[in-house]
Amino acid sequence: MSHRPKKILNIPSNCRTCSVRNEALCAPLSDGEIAVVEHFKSGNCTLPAGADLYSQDEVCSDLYTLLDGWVSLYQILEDGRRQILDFALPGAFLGFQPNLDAPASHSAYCLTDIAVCVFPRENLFDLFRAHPELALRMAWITARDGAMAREHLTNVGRRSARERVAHLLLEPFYRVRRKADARQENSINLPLTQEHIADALGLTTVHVNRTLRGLRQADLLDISGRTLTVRDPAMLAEIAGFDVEAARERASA
Amino acid sequence: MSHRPKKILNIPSNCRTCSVRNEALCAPLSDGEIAVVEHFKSGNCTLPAGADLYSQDEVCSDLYTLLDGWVSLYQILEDGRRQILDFALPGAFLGFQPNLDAPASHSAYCLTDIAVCVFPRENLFDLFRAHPELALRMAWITARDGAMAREHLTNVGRRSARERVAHLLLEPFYRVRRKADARQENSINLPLTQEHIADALGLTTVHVNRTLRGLRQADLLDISGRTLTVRDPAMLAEIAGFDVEAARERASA
DNA sequence: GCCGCCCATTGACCCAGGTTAATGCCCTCA
DNA sequence: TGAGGGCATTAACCTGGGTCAATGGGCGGC
Repeated sequence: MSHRPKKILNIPSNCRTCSVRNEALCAPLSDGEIAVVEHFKSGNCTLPAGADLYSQDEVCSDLYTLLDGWVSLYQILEDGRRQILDFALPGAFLGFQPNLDAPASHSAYCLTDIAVCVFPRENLFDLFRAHPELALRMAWITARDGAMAREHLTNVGRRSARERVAHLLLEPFYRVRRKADARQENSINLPLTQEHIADALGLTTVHVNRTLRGLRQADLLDISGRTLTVRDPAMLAEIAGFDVEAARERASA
Repeated sequence: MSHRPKKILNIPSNCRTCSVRNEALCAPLSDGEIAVVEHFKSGNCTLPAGADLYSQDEVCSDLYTLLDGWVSLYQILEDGRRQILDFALPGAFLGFQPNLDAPASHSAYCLTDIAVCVFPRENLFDLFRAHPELALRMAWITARDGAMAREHLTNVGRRSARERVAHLLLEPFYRVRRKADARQENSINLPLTQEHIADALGLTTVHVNRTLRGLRQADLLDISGRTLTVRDPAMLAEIAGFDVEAARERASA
């Protein structure tokens, strides 16, 4: 189902100059303290688009900080129905769950080629015990991700297809815009197929297509190739019930 | 909208003999260490059914451990549509979010009369820093709650009404059965209206009613008054795609 | 013992979104 | 340059669940 060339590449990785230094788990550590993490980590690693970083029902031996690329987190039901839970962007911490010895509750799929920073599962809790700032940061990250999941639940449970699509697309739009220097660009690269959008929203691809057509014809947005262009952010936010301020807040620190 | 008689009652509260001593935030603390928490907490407090413990968009000054009763966590859209995110049972830790100074992302409603143990928001992070076990426990709890939210997302996004209802009802069924001594009982007290069920599942009350009728006529379960009787747990779990083992796992400390 | 409210229940009808199936584009690979 | 696979797009039709509206039961308040 998915190749897993999990080579530890030891890409030149200096934690102090890491591209996600200030948004990942280690953000609260000073340049001095970060040596601890640098010692703890196993190394860096890359995976090609289409691979699974880890899979549901499989005990995974590692945890990851996403350094580059997009990952989708999803659950599969016995009969193959799929629900995408979230899209992870660089800085995300992946694989943490209450019982690290238990099989994963979801899978992680590489939407693009990715690079991750790998932590061994073993002794993670010891690391946290020794460095309360990390445990606290872990709680913070986990709480943020939980809030996102609840936001998605509300989106899927209580909004119409048009509202859902608008909401879903605004999320990465603001997330990547805030990083990119190109703050004024109204286009972002969006490595999602309509099937991904459908599976994240509890819709079918056919209906996502119809809905996108509607939004395009209303001059609200456009998706062509892998590019999302948002033509009317304000109106879309209105439709979606999307809180731009809250999104900004979530992104901070 | 909701009365809030938040009297600190100082109900005789001895942390060592607390009814949720072993499942709440303080579970990892020894009887000796727990004095710290006993000193930190503001006191206990009760609220009547129908009150809001805290509300969306309001900065809340306290955090809570639910000692007794049922609470529903929900979000409201501008036009009044409601999504219930989770039902909290005794032992739950309520009100924690990434930024404690920000307004709450959801509301908490008392389905029954409740009792809570109250913590001041102030200095919570200092407490965690001083007691890494607590921060770790907080991360654990938050991760568990996040996993539940994702489970619900999959339920609402990808299952039919019948499957959703079965799934939703099995959850508290196993949660309260595992506490109650009455392990063999196939009935539990369920303080939910059909409207609550509908709002948790992204359905309407009318359709929940139809669906419950179907399940009753198939001799799978029965709800009468505030009592849920599960007649065929195995078949229901099959329908719902409900993993009894995973639920047991989640419940464990 | 009566009033009113909240909730459950049901029927009749409707529609948002699902299903099926066909077409076509673009890209990769041989 | 042609074959094939993945994805987008559309049309035609169907259905699960929504909407509207009416009925009734249980229960607390007076």
